[in-house]
Amino acid sequence: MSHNHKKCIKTSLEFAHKVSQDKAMRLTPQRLQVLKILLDDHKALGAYEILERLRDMNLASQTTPQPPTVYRALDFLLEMGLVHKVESQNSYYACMIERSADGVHIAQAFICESCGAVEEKTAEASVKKLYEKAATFGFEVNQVIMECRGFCANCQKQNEFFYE
Amino acid sequence: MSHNHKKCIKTSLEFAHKVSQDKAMRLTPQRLQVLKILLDDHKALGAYEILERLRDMNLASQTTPQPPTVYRALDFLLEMGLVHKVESQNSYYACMIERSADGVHIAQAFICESCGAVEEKTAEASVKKLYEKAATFGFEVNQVIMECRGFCANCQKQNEFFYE
DNA sequence: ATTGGTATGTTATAATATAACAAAAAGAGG
DNA sequence: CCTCTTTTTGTTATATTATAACATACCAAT
Repeated sequence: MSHNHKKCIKTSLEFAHKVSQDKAMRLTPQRLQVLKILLDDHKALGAYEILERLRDMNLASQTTPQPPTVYRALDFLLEMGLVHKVESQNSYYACMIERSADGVHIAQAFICESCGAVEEKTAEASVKKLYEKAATFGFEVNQVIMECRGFCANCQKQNEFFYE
Repeated sequence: MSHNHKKCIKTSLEFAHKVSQDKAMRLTPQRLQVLKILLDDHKALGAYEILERLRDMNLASQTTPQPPTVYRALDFLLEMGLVHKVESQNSYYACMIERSADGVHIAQAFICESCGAVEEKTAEASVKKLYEKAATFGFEVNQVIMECRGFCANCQKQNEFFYE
């Protein structure tokens, strides 16, 4: 899965700035810092992993970031649709789907249990089905969570010897 | 959603006994107790809620159940496919889908954010699609999580006055 | 400048889950 | 029945994830 990662980060950041302007919400330095940490690779990180990196980045500062700092930034980024949570492992990753500025989409995450990489897809067709199914018993949908755990192509290759 | 709840519990318990015999796994009194707590209503309960109820049920006993007791029972019941976890709220509910003795199916949970009720459906068609999608980029699926959060028909009715 | 909302810093603690090890109980084989 | 092995349970402590509560600082619009 080779892609131009620098460009992909740049695009995401530009999008993030645009969305926050459109929505009149403030993408403050701290929030931006957390987003950048998550953009650094296509992996989901736990809140305390993010905290560690945040601390590493702010050694010069007078203050040491604390858990609420991370959770607040994550709340903001989740709200903006810039980050998604992997509910099945309490971790967070930057949204990489190209999307319009209204922003929030339903993510379908494919999480590699070996390397932690997250491949993200949109799930429009499946979500439509789900809404239809919900309607049959009068259920009003607020949020859809779709996660798929397994092994990415890369890790399968690396572990071929297990099956030889 | 009226149904014969006693019968539904009875069926589930019979099924549980059968499955554990088929798989040569032990549905011990403790595990059964946890299953019964979850069968008591069609709600997802947190591990510590289960613990409380377990304690209430065992006041006479010399020992007071501790968290590992609950988590061990849950691990067993999850493994057997008798219980599912709601990943988006760290809670657990008894599987109510009629199923063959090979047991494990992919659950699609519709969770009411007002009353906590869980409506469970099978998700075969969606899961098939998901596998196909995964195959397109060489992803090997181990586990699928599909959760739908919102309001059940009943709670919508009760809250109609909000919208008047 | 004052004020009202938003964001941050800080401390403490709640809620969820597991590690580690000892003791007891249950099945397997003689 | 007895012994060995495996599985289950009891117990204590602690790890991990997340939030409450309150004080302070910042920012933007009058």
